[in-house]
Amino acid sequence: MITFTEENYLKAILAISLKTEGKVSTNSIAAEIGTSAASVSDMLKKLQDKKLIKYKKYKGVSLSKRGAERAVNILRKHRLWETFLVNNLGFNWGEVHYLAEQLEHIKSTELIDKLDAFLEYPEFDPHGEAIPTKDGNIANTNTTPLNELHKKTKGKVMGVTLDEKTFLDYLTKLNISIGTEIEIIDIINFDQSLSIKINNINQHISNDVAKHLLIKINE
Amino acid sequence: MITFTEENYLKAILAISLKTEGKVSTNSIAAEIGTSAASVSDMLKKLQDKKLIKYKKYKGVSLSKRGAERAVNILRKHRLWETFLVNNLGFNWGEVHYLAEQLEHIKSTELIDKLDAFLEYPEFDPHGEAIPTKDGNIANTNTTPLNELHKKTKGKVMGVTLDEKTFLDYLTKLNISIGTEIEIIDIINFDQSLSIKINNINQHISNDVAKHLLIKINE
DNA sequence: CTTTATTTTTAGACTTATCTAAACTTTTAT
DNA sequence: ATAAAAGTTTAGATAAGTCTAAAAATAAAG
Repeated sequence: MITFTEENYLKAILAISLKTEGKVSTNSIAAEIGTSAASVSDMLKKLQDKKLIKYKKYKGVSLSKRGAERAVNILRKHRLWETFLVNNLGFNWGEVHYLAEQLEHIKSTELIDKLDAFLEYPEFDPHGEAIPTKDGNIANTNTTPLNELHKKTKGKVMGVTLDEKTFLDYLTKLNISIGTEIEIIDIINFDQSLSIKINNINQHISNDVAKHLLIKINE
Repeated sequence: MITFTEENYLKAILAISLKTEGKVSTNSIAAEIGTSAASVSDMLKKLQDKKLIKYKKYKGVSLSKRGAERAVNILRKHRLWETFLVNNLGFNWGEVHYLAEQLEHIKSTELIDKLDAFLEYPEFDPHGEAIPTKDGNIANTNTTPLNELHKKTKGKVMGVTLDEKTFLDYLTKLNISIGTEIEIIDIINFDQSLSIKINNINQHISNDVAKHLLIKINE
């Protein structure tokens, strides 16, 4: 049996692996989970005993095959529940993270498979993140942050990489959501801010906002 | 903060209160939860400190106002989730108890209220049990176990009081579900078994089966 | 109305996950 | 290349929930 807490550690290690290179450090896990490095050290020993991670003292950690399977499965549950909360219960995409953190620990493959079917096998969650399939595949979205694209590029918003309510509220105000078509009109040299066109209306956003918008370039 | 475990104790105390008279005993709670009487004693002290129960050593226990509110709320969550699992995800009514035991501990009134709305404010769960409302009211079903009724009585199945898979499977085979109209044709003196008519077809069931079927008598 | 049986509580121990403080490695910088 | 800084691990404690075994209280029976 794998506990609630162990699942959270695996999830944290996966999350860090996806956004950084190489081995995952004790401190980064502590920061991700919001606990002390000492607690992380203790838990790493336990996870290694259960063969869920590969761990050498002072040298950082990576997920084992079994551990990665578990972590991806938790991610799958998280993102399916988020999809349900937004699509069916009418939550805003900024509100669902905390709830999905609870729901992702419900133990039952049958439940999550039936939820998947009920939602009609969605490929992406409300934030645009790929939902892992039952057998652990994660679709490659092939997206680029908006601030790395050139002038005149046209594309579609596929996801966001920041979950803050103020950010998501601002996007709503700008009429930006998953699927919105965007064209870059101009990039200001001074501060790298962007003039963009949405639904034929010109808008101006900071580089900091653009950084967190994932775009799929139109063919 | 009230823990997962404390919630289970409150739920157990409520469940026993509903099916027996007077104070709830330590042993009955231990049996309901599947733990030792010693553990129950320990927990009762804790619940009293939190003013969730009224407890006098050796004299049994009852829920306080606050405790009853909590317990009813857990019941509400349990039954709403069961309704969702059966109505929307396609589970059989016998399979959902274990899942609902996990889901009932998800902490969020907003979630459960939105689930309630999504389900269109159901009054009864798939087993026919009343779903407490947001403010804690439990509808009175006014039902009688089938084995306590007289010959010639006509009524409708409103619920079952046994959750065993073999029992529920047998009901399916008999074409009995919530809402089924039933007429008592005869009661056999020898073993109190019953001849009943369902959809114009005569069937014969044991007293033990009838005992677990809750009937609302037709006016 | 005592003795026996049952129920309940206490005592002491164990496990899991956490913490702080101290010790130990590794990395960085002069 | 060695001292300081940063990062990591150990040691020892704590709290929650559980257990077994023993003690205490209540209920039942003769």
